[in-house]
Amino acid sequence: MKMSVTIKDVAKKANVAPSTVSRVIHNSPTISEKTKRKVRKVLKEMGYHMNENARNLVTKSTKAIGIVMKSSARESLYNPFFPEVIRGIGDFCNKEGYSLSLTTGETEDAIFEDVVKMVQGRRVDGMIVLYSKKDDKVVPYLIKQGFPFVLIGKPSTNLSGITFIDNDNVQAAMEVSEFVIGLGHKRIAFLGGSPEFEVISDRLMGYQQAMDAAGLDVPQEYIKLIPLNRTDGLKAIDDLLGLKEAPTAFLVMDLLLGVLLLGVLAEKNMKVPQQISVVCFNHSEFIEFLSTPLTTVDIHTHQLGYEAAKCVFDLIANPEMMEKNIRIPTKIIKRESHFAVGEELKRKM
Amino acid sequence: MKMSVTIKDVAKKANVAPSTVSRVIHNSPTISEKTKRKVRKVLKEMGYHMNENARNLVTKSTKAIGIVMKSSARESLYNPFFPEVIRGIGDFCNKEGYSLSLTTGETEDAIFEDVVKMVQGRRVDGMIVLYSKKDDKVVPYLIKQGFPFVLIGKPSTNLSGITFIDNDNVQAAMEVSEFVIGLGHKRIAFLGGSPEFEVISDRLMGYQQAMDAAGLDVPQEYIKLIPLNRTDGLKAIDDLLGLKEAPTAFLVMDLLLGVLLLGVLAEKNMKVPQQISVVCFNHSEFIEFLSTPLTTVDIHTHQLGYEAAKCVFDLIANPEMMEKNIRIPTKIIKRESHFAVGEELKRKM
DNA sequence: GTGAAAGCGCTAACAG
DNA sequence: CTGTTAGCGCTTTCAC
Repeated sequence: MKMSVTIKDVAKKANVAPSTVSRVIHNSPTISEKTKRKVRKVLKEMGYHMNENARNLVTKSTKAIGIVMKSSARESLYNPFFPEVIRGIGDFCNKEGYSLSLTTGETEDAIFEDVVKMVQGRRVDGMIVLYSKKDDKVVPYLIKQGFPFVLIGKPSTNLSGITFIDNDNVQAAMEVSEFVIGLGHKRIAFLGGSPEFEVISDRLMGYQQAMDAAGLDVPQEYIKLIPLNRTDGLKAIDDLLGLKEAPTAFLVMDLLLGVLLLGVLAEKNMKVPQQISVVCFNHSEFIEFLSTPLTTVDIHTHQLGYEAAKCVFDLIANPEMMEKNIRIPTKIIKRESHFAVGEELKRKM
Repeated sequence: MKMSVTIKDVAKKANVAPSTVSRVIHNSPTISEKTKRKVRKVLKEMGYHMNENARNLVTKSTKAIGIVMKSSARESLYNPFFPEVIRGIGDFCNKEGYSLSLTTGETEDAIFEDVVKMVQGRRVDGMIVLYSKKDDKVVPYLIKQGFPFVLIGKPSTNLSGITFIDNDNVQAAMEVSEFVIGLGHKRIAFLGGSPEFEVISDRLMGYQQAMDAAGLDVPQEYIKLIPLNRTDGLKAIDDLLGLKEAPTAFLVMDLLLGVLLLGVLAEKNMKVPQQISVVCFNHSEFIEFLSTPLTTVDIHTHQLGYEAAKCVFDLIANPEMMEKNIRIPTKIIKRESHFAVGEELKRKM
């Protein structure tokens, strides 16, 4: 490992004071163009590069922001949420010359320790917490410390003073329900997700509202709130398809369940969209590889991350800022996994 | 933001010198148990926490390792490689009390700048480079700097002095080919991936070797090296299925192409595994959600990351260490997407 | 055993 | 405009 060039080395070689070098580096207007040129030349010649630690120590800023992953690394392994949201955060941070620091812990306690280390150890200027969860220690801790942070998702407990970024899931579910209703469907099922996640309960609400507004009945059997795995997924799908009044359309909460559903339908020789409509939340480029052109709801994960980063920066710049809540709009990406209910089918319904 | 407690504050309150507090923190054996107890009490009372920047400045170590993502964040968005490998790295780092720092740049140049900042700015003690690519500036730079780093993948140019972790892709492809050959297949296609990636050319080699060893012919039309997208994928698949001597088995390089293939086969009413065998590289839990129980090759991504982290630590501890190359074994996960060629079919072949 | 002092590389008054 | 000085919070000789 090469020994590095310090400001002092440069100062000596350029015959100026270290502070002058520092000023040149920061392009201070109080330095003459002549000295700047001279110093810059030496800077380049010697291959100088800032020691961030030293700078951080004196400026008390780190030019880094922390990302708290909860134990969700596993959860989000399947869908592109995790890399996508980090890309969003990264995009913004990059523009600001900031770097990212990830928690590495797997257990809740380990993660909490990571966060404490980041915060108390002054390793980051702000934090972004991915996902919100009940009975979480991290968020209350950050609040207590008065440390700038932003939550992606919706705070579970109604703690005030939290800036958070999320989608309007009620609205999104309402829109997508209205869309399906507009096609003429009356029997619409809601598939997937555990109601303990705010995301799901919000979407459920939007769905119910749209159905109510359209004067459509929602039998409890149409709502399947299940964990994300093959077994439970298959059971729920079988249950739904086995109903005497089986749904003609499915609102699916997750791409994976969507894939599972398409598989089952194919096996049963039920054509999508000719016989069944499917709309799936959480768009991803992955769906292009499916043989069925699935209609999806894009939650704009990248933008979620980008805006979160932006908010943290605002908070860092102005710690007394009022908390706020930014909603990232969702968008229905219409493809052909649904059908307008034709006269013939309508008669049968 | 609360003002933080320093060693001096603690020293004052405990009536000892700052150096003593430092020694207590590091549990130096030269300090009496009595003072230790006293100081530890104050430490706890005041909620002291180390300022890592200050420590890093003097010790010249950062307790952090950097991860270079190339522009691959996008590439690996689809498959779980990225989160999985980071989990692996994180697992090890966590045990050692290290944190992770990610590059945020999107373009090659931006990423290179990130790396320079990390290295020269002394923000990390070592680096892990995910994926290897031709004409890359990062690896040569790290070598020139003598900075400890490990590559996940196989160096493209034959630069010596690189420690790298990868799978034995030749071996893996050979095994999986032998497996398929063992089932009685004679017409086996190789689908996907660009040959500029070492991964792919290695696998191709293994496949060829196995075919040769079995005395089987490999017509060039059976080998489709294509970029990972829907259009090219569909075309390749159509070409293959359109051959007068169409393959009875497919070795697919990527889960996505596997999904695409299954879709096409389903549309053509060709049953997997009854009529066509499919084996797919890069296992992921995702495949459980597919209706076809796909046989896959597990490349043990998590372990790839874990071992890479381990190697970086070794390198940091002993910078003069000889470079080495660790191969993570692969494993065929057998499910039902293949068939043993029965007498009837054999006669037709 | 413990304290005093120097200094890691940088920035930020304060002089001049 | 530029140099001098004094730290940021910590570790680490070197004394005592």
